[in-house]
Amino acid sequence: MPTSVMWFRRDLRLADNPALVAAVEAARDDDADVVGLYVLDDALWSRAGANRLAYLLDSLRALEEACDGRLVIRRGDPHDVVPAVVREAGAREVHVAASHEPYGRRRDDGVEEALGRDGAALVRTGSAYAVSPGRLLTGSGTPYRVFTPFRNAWLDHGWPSPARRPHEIPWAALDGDDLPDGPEPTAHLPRAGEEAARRRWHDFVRDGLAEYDAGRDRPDRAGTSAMSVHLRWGEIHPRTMLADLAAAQHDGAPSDDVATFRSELAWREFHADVLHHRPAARTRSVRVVVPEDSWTTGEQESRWFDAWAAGRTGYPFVDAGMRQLLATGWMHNRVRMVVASFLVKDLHVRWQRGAEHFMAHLVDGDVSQNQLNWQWVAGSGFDAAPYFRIFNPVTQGEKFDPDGVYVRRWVPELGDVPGRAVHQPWKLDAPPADYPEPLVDHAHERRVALDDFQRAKD
DNA sequence: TGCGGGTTAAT
DNA sequence: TTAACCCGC
Repeated sequence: MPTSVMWFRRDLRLADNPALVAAVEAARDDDADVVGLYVLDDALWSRAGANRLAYLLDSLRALEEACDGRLVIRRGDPHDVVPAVVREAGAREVHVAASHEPYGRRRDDGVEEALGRDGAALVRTGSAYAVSPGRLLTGSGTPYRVFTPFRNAWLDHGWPSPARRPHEIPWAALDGDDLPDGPEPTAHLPRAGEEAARRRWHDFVRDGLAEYDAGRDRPDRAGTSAMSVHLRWGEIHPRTMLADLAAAQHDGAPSDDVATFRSELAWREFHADVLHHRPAARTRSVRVVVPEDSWTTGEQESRWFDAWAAGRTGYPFVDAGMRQLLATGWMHNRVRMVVASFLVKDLHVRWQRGAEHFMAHLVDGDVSQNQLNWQWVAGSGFDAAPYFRIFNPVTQGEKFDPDGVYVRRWVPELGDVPGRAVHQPWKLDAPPADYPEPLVDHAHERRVALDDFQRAKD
């Protein structure tokens, strides 16, 4: 008789999580079976773009395999599905496998109530973060609002070492729904699953880590770890990565590069922590920094937004990024900052619209990371970039794509423009006829944005 | 992860 | 004259 349900939520991993492994071991000691459950939430299904869904399905297939083909997949609302599966299995407890969706606490609580009525307990088994969101508080007992003190507390706090995946998990079989046929992806997606995540991570630690500090800002090279998608779908745990970073440093990896990478993981945990304490930040600005009438409206908003989303703003670095997103479901971090700044500060469109577009297309799209990084760029977050820091799409391109390689890769109309001249096609003697003129004048819109910012302070 | 205006120092 | 650097918004 199965007595334990492993409810896999955002974190699909089986290995490395000490609490999850302990729960599996305990079930085995009790001579109990383990039901592995994944609820394919219809709400997610209807909103996500093709590439995102295709990746999720690939990741689920890999998980199914890791569960010896016994993963129970059910479609529907977790509030209904989880209690129903518990009843069928006759389970006493449900382990939420490293869930901890910081913005989903209330939803979990609803499931908890439903489980209580069915005589089963919900047990939080670990977290998808090295330090669970909500755990760290300032000396005065308030949540952290500033990144640097958060990171210091996070480093001081430390985290458990990864555990080893248990052998021979006694999976129980229950009927599940077949995985639906996903939409055809429009992009060449990264390989999904724990094995692929580990391989990518080890390649990066071996070949990329020592260049990380300088290389991560160069979209024309493969300088980032590209681990975001694996972290998002729980195919690797940040604790595993932190342990490997420490080992790499011990083996001689440059400490600056290791520190920078660790700091990026800390940003991820900071954003999850902020959203845990302020779930409203998912849709609302934490601080209002410009007056309500600053935003572009009506037909012009639609036209400008559509040009941005399609990668036809006439600013090559921006357009390259937006087209990379459409083509691959991913965009280089440096370029994400530049395109986001362009939408909010040059086109004066609310960050929420951009965040929604990103969530629909990014295979690594994660609500806490996406919404709060947008708020960081928009200057509306707690520890955000100052509003007057407005990215210049031309100089950013010239600085981080100095030879124009990245632009030419994603904007074929500019394929014949050599070198860095590609960042300002309007200055060419004969600009390519099929590439748009700049949608707006950056210098002008920058002044408009700064005036709006000033008005809010008056 | 900006920019403009100022200072400074090398030429 | 210029570029590197610093400062405040």
